[in-house]
Amino acid sequence: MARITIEDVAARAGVSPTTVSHVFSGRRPVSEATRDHVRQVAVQLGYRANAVASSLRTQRTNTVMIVLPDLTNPFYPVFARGVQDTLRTSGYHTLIGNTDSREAEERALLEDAMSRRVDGVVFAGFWVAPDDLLVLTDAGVAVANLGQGTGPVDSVLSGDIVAVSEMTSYLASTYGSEIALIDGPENTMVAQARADAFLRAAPGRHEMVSEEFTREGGRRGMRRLLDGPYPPRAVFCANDLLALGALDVARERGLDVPGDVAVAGYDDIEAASLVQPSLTTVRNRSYDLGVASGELLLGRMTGEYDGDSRTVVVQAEMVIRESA
Amino acid sequence: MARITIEDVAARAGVSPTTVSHVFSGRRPVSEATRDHVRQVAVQLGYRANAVASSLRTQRTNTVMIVLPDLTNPFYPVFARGVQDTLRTSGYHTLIGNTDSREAEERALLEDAMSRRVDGVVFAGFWVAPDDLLVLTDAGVAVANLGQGTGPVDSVLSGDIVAVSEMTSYLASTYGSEIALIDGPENTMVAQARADAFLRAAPGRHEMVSEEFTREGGRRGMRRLLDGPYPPRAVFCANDLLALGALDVARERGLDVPGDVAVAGYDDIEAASLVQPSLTTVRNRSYDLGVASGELLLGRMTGEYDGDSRTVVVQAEMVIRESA
DNA sequence: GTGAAAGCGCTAACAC
DNA sequence: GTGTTAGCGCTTTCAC
Repeated sequence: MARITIEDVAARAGVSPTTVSHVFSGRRPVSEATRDHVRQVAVQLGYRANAVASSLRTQRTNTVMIVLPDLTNPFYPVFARGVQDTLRTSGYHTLIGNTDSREAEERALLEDAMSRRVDGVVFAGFWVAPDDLLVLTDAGVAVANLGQGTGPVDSVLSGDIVAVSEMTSYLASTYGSEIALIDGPENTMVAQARADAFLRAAPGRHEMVSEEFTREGGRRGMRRLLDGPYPPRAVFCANDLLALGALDVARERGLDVPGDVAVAGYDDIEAASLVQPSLTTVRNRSYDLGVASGELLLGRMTGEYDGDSRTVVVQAEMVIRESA
Repeated sequence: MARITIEDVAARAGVSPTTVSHVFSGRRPVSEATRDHVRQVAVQLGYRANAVASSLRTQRTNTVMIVLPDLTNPFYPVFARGVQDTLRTSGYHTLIGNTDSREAEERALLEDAMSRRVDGVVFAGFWVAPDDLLVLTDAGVAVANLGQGTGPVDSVLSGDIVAVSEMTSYLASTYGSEIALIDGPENTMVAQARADAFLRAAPGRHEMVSEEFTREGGRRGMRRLLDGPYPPRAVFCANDLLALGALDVARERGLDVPGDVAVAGYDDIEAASLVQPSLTTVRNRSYDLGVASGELLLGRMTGEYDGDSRTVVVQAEMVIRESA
């Protein structure tokens, strides 16, 4: 199990380690003869460059970390693939960490990212503010933040504010003012932003409940609303999983959707078009958001761009289906 | 941006680098006084251990790679979380690589895994045979293979053969012998295994088509079957995405499911219970499969287990819903 | 076109 | 309980 090193290859090929290194890196010309010979010897010996040693020396790991709430929420795998697909071709690998929407986990993962000396971080968190990501950029780590607004680090936005306003106005004009919001976890930046946009588009008094961004959370939220003093005519859910849960409850109580109560979601995950009634929602271009994040990172990591923080908006848009 | 090293901390704290190292690793007693002092200095200086250097020295990266076809297929994120959740607590991080069901990508990722000196690999591939994973174990890398049968490396099985037989028998007894199979990509191990089990449970002549494991693949497959010389009374799809595609085509042609044609899937992804009609399928305990893979790896990586290859079966079971 | 030597930042003998 | 030293396997000056 003694691993073959560059020295072994060099010795066997009758050249210096330097030359072997250059044969593989291509960072300096090597005569065709020696190049072929070295390659051959390397294969023969089963040599595989030790990326760890290389990283220690070059200070680059060719690794990016994606920090996200939960890989199991269908929005994120698609987003992650967007990131991976744009980085893969440049030789980057991706570490994926789940925070389960907890602040401590978000911070722990950022620590890990620093410690592991990743070249970049795509951050999709709920708690850590963009300002806190500056420790990364200060350490020379490229950062792309999936967030709600422009900030001190490169940001990718889905234009929540606009999209939420649009949907809210649509619901209000179609179903009247008795619209409620099932929002994400209290005090998180996303939830805050969506609530603000909601209230701005539908001024007045509205029932609002906060739940985890899960189907189960949607069930709880919907029950709270229906059992509350002001059962709503329409419910806007801050993501599709919440909306699926809301539909579960409507079904279980024999309520017609949208006849008795209308339901709208956010994200347009695949299930949105599959569920019965199909879900009116806001299409979040998750893959493209991932691609944009990857591109932002790539620009920084290659050194191609080195200026102020940039912002890319991949605008989300309404999709009217049956549920509202 | 000059990174703080262990030497900086040692100098500032008036101790040796060794002591600093031991304060953090805990691998040798350090007096409480110095321990606290060192910790304090480290925080003050913003020291973060360089995991790359540590890995080079210890020959452990605390990293595991998960090789899977496509993170976007809902089966895999859940599986991946099973793996991640069982490894995270032991300090492991996970690299996730997509192969897009291509052999070349599978092999490339295995090369990367070797080169990056990951401690373990969870392999969910279609092409690379278990025997080819021995290069990893030979190099001291722990391996868990999500496969169809017992092999030379640790395996996690979902009991396809049994589950497919069961479902096939059910379809045959309910809808007669005109059952067809929409299978996965030709020549892949999964597809082969499922086809074998299918034919064994329903002897005779059956239409079988091979498609990519996607919803679009399901559409193509269903069209081929319906437009073929022997339109089937029931269609068994080798995964749920294929089945969703098959339902799309049935709907688009105005066929009643299961009245005109019955459809069954495999995996029981979330969408299976959401789609209309809800999908009869085989429930693959994806999360538990992930957990089992993680545990297998952990046993090897901690050195707790060092014997012959083991096999864990997380048996899949039928779920009868509306579509068949 | 090629080589010698230093060093990236840790940890683990080995010493005391 | 603590320190000295060597070395993990690369890449990169600097030299020829």
